[in-house]
Amino acid sequence: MDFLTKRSEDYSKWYNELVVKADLAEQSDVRGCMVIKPYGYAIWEKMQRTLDDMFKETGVQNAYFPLLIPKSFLSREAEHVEGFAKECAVVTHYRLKTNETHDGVVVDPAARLEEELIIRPTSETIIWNTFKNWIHSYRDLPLLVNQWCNVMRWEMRTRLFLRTSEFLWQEGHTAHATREEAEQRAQKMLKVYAKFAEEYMAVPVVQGVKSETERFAGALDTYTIEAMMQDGKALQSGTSHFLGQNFGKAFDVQFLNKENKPEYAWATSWGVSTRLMGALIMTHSDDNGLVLPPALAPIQVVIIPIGGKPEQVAAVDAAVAPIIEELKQKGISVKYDNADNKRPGFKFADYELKGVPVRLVLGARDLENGTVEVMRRDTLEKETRPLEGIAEFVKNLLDEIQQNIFMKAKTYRDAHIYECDNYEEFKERIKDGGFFLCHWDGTAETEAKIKEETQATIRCVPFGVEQTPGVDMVTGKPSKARVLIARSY
RNA sequence: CGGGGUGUAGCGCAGUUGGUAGCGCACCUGGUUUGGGACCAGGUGGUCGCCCGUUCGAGUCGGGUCACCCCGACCA
Repeated sequence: MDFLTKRSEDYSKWYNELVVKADLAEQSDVRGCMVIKPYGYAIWEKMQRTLDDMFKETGVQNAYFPLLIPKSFLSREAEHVEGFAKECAVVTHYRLKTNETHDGVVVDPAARLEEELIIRPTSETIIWNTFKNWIHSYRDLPLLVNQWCNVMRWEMRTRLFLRTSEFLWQEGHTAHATREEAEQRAQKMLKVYAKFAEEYMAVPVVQGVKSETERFAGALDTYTIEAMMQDGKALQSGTSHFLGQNFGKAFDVQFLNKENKPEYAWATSWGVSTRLMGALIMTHSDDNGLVLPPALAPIQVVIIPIGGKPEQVAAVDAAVAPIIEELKQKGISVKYDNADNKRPGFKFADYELKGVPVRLVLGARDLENGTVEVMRRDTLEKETRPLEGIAEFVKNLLDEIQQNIFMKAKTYRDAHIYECDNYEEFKERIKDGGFFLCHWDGTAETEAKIKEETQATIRCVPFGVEQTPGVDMVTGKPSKARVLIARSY
């Protein structure tokens, strides 16, 4: 077992402490909710902007829909309501009043709502209720909208970023004239997510399709990207659903086709959430703290001066000014930290904890020699370079770090993906984590048995894996394909 | 909702057979420091989760209650 999996018993605690110490987020006093701190939010903002641009390149536009959903909307699609009913927060009243002892407030029983409102757990229902008014002709299609918002799901147990009662996300909702077009859109958005995860977050993902039991409530197909965390568990990092005509029919969204015949619209929805922050942290971090991919780091380069006397710092101030300017011109975000209330050693440790990819250090020694010390966060390697041409060197180094942490994560993940055909062996090995490619007979019974006996679930039927028929490792019945099985968050 | 645990300063904790509140970190002031998480000196900060009881006296004992955390069921 390697050192990261060895830590798995304390992984949860380690993760939680890291999130707090690195200044990303903290538990709110409000049950199950999270406060995202400015540094954490800065990373999320960069994710948002990048994803938003990628969506727009595929023709998607942003919009915004209400937070509150009438209860009756939610129950229009039978499977959908069943999937979410257990975790909905409900607004029942619209007014408070002073209590009898005049030292507090109580809910005014006279202000009961005729129809309760649900705080959105997801917005399919209210959006399709609106789409009904927007869609009349095949010329109105496809309709491609996305919203950035918060949603609430009353979870029993919560963990910072990975599962909180309220979370931030984007949810894309599209309407199409044909089944094929909707299916293609669902798959296209999955590709966008996979590209974002791998190229920006440097998190390798397995793409695939969910089994029937793991599907989104109301979907015909759910596509997913699954990432492996350092303890060998899977994290569902993004999903894209082909919803068929379920919502079109439930909300009576019909359009006239070219033949002047009415048809129900075809739907997709797709989302990623602040859970991606969890994926980012749990994929790259080490014992010194966070390791951020340069593409998403709010601070890409930090410069720290050495020397306590004001004139020493002033000399460094002057020397770094042109370098800062040059780095900025190359589009690199730089922080020059010459604060006098923290010693250099503290700053070194602190910026490592926060995952800043590159650190430059300058002291009197360097000013004399025309050099600078460069440290890269991913490997913690230090080297002294000439000051001349340092901006160009840093730019290349950032690219190299981005590549390196992706390759490191991919190598780690690939080393923990196993094929397994023996259930007894599987039951033993799954305890150490990892992804298992196993034959499955396609029944929900087998799936449930595996889950009950091992806590592992079928994450997806992966794409791009060469499939040969075999026999189910549990029942011995024929199997068409290998599926990805893992314990998950 | 089951099983376990914890509530004492902003955070982390100690508090003996019941005797009136303490340590570390952080914070403030002054000084010396500054190439890997500085040191010295001084200082600010608490109706011990809440209620009731036992007692001359409760952080400590008893009963109740609330909150939070961990392990399950649920889940992006």
